[in-house]
Amino acid sequence: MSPRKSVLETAATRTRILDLALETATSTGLEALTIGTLAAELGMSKAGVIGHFGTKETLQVAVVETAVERFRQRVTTRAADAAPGTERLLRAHTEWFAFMTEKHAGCFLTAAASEFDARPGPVRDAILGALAAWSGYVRAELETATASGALPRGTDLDQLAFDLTGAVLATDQAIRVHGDPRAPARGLRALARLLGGGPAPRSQDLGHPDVLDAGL
Amino acid sequence: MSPRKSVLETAATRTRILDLALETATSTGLEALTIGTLAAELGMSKAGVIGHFGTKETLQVAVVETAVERFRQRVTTRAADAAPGTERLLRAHTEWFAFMTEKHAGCFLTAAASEFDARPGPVRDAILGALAAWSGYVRAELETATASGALPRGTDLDQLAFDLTGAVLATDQAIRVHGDPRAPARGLRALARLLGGGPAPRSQDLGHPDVLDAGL
DNA sequence: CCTACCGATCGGTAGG
DNA sequence: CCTACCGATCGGTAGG
Repeated sequence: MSPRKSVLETAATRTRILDLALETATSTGLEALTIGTLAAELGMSKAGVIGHFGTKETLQVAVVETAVERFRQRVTTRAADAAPGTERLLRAHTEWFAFMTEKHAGCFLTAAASEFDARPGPVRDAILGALAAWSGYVRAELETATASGALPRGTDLDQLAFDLTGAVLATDQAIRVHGDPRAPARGLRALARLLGGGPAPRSQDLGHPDVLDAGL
Repeated sequence: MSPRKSVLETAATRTRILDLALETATSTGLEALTIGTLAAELGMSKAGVIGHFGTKETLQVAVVETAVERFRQRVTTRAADAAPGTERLLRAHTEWFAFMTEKHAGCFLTAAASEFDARPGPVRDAILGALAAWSGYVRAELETATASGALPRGTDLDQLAFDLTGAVLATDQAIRVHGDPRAPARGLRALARLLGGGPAPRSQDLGHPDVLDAGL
């Protein structure tokens, strides 16, 4: 009774559409997606593309969900076997920065948040939900680190989370806007200063990517 | 011979257009600008609007130039009477954060850089030029601070500039995306730690906006 | 600065 | 998943 092969093919087509849509949206933005362009590049008709989603807005939400799932697989999952607390946070950010660099495209969700901050609706809600989930993840690890003594008692966790975000955003901008290959090393250096406990190291021994290889 | 009043009126109309265009682009983006919407909101025809610029792209460049000029007046100029080095940098960032907060809209140029990073052309060139000018400004003040001993010898100025950018971007995101009124205080706290020389302060005494009022 | 108009493209639908 | 089509809107121009 169930047209099995057809269902599988439909799912595969949907995946093809979302892969291309995410790639396009990563470089040009989520609002710049057009059904017509997607269809042409996929060798499909517009109706064939939009039929999977109904509306462009639903497609955009699906693209955000795809990006979130990919982030989970690439970052959160790989950091799961690191020790909870500062070690896991360093590991997660190391993975994240490598992820940004791979496609030379920075973080899609970060850019999407900037693009949709003044466009209320389900797309923005999905993006903000992803940011909130990440914030919760960071907050939980920071609390673990405080409880275990890896961070000093009385540490202002809101400020620390803010500073970690700053390191991520500076890394993202350096990659996206300036194409700077040293960006991940810079970002990890900032993170190490924030999470390492010691005073800020300020010597010039930057440029060796050992710190990057460690986590990969 | 010269139609003086007409010339003045033309310039005033151009200013009206650019004011509204900058406001619109600040909230929804520089690419989302449309001649038709601008014209309708100004009570003009589309031809009347585009006649001042020729093409939409030229209008976008003019919007960027308007934003740069406004940034200069609001930030750089006001910081000019502070002592060169860390003091001037703190003052400039204090003004900048206040500027971001006034319109509850963050920094237009920061958002525009993110929007146009994958759209080569004169608009992106104008935006990157503005970022480069700011980087040069920061770099010069950091070198002054190093020479005067306000920063330790051997400080990695590239890393420090990167970290300052992180504080700015985190502040901008907190304002734009989350509407967080504590963002400027958080940003200044990060800056004080980076530029103040002392170890990172981590007590929880945040929330009093005195540090903000100082520069205003 | 206007009216009137151009071709192109947008998201989306009808019907199969 | 297709062809064929819809109304709306896009940037821009002609002519005044």
